[in-house]
Amino acid sequence: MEGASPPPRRRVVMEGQVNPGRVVKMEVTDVRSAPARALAEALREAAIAIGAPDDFSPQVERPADPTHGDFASNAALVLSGRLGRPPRELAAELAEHLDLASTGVSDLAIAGPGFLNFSLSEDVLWAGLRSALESGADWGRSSAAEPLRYNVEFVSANPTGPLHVAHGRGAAIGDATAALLEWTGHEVKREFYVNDAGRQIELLGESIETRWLQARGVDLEMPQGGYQGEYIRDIAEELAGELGDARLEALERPERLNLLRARATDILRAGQARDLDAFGVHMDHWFDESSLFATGGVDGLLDRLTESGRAYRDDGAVWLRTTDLGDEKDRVLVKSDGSHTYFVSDIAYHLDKAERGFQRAIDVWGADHHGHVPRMQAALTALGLGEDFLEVLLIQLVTVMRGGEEVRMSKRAGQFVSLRDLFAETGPDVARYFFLMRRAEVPMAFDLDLALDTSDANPVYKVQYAHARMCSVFRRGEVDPECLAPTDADLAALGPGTERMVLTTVLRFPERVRAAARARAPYQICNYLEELAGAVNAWYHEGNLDASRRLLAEGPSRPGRLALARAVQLTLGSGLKLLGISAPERLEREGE
RNA sequence: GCGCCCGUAGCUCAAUUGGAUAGAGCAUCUGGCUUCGGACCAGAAGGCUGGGGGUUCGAGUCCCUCCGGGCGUACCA
Repeated sequence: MEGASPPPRRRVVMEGQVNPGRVVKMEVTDVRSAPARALAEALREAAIAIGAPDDFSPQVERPADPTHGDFASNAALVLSGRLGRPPRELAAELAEHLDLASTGVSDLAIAGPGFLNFSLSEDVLWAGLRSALESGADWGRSSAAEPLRYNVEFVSANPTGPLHVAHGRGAAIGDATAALLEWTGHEVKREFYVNDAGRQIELLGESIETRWLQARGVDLEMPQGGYQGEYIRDIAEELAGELGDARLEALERPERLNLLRARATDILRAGQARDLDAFGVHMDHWFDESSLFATGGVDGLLDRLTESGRAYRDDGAVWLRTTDLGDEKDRVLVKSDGSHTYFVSDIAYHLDKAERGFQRAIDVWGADHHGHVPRMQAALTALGLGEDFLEVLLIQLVTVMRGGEEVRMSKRAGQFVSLRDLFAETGPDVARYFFLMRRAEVPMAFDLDLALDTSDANPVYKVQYAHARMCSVFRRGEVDPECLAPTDADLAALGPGTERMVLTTVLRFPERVRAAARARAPYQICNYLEELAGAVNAWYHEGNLDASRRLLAEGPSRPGRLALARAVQLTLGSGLKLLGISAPERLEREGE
């Protein structure tokens, strides 16, 4: 940001530092990029020249405040402790000894308590922009130093009812986390674990049967813990119609329950699959818990645990010695009635993931399951999986708010708001974005009033509008955005103010994707897109004050501006795609 | 009781993982603008980062402690 920044700045003369003609797919603003690495090495040499120990390796960081430049180093601050001298004095000496030739950095300044701030030369920025344009739809993707095979398991709702809003949050975060890993060079499969065994499923069958009998005049109570939702009656009637009352009545009770349970499960999971599909989430694999029993996975696991002395029988149940692993009490694997707990299936399931060749498993769970995490970790490490094999993302609750009040009831579903009802109102784009824009570990209030607002007070539209504006510019100017080939002279005509801000923001996209992937934090992409959209809107509206600065205005800056607009379009489009949200080329105005 | 998560502007949230004067968006106030899509722009105001202590060049961030909120603490999942 030349001109705007108050700190004194020493101009450093540079010669032949870059070779702009041959740079392809180059990133320049990342702290791992070639300019940053060269800068770190130059800093090290300068530090040693002024008396730093040989093992001193200075860090190059990105300043939080963009007006501080493209890179910063705290070398003088760190050295001050080791050399016992004031940091600003050391910073000045470092600057004297620093050889910036061949680093791609053209300016440095000493600021604050002793930071060294650096600005990239324009040649390097132009090369970065050109590389973004050449990357096209791949802009934002990068390769991994160590590519891994990930299994991301999410939603995994019991097939006992429709998906509700909390599942939606898990679906959006799981799907976007998977995408982040893909975009950073990993191999990813999305998986849904179907708890189609165990007590909850039995209860489902009993609940259906109860509703069926009640509708035929039998005076009967719902079983303890039975499913109360209205959808149970609907399914009971659907099955009665399909199978026939007479046939159901003729069956022995266990057979009848089996039949009702199996058919109801099919209907409910098909409904879940349909909802996820409409929500834009596509699973690679639906894994049935029951298959673990069919293939003997659970029995094999129990044998292994018993032989190794980790499991034992007591009180008619089989227990796992989790106290050896730091748990406060041992946990039951097989109940005294012979049925299995979900704990044992879960262990077998995760071993199965490892056996299928996955190197990492990321599970997205509701935060109310957090107590289960240490036990699972302990059990898996005890069975020989690495401590970093399983990673659990805990998703906090969602409350839907309308007019300042919590929305509780849904006509059909019972005590919760169904995911389908929610995005029937907001559309899947808005619902997904809202679920993604908050950190997973914070309980979120889903503000329906804001979600239904189509102005750019609504962050989804703010980002989508900025994208649509760029598309609109190309349409109006009859410019093919894919055929832009700006020269250095074109780009040098870009202004130092807002345009430089937009440019450096765009160039940081790939590293922001990597940071979000490392943190398993899709919300960081939302923050980034809103930041970029804000900068873009400010840039765009400069044309309202000064017609010569419109994107399409004729003149020497036009090719550079259009190239920048193309990079913005690519970045916003890619970012939205990464989050699973559409990037419309035009948005209808209200009332049109 | 114990464990996990959270506490930042009036509200909803950031702060690039220990950096510089803690930033955005709503809402409020002031002043602009016949439009490449005005669904706009510029500016102002707003803070003891829940309280206290510690670690170091430097803490919203790490450690200890207290306060407040949520969740968990099953032979449920």
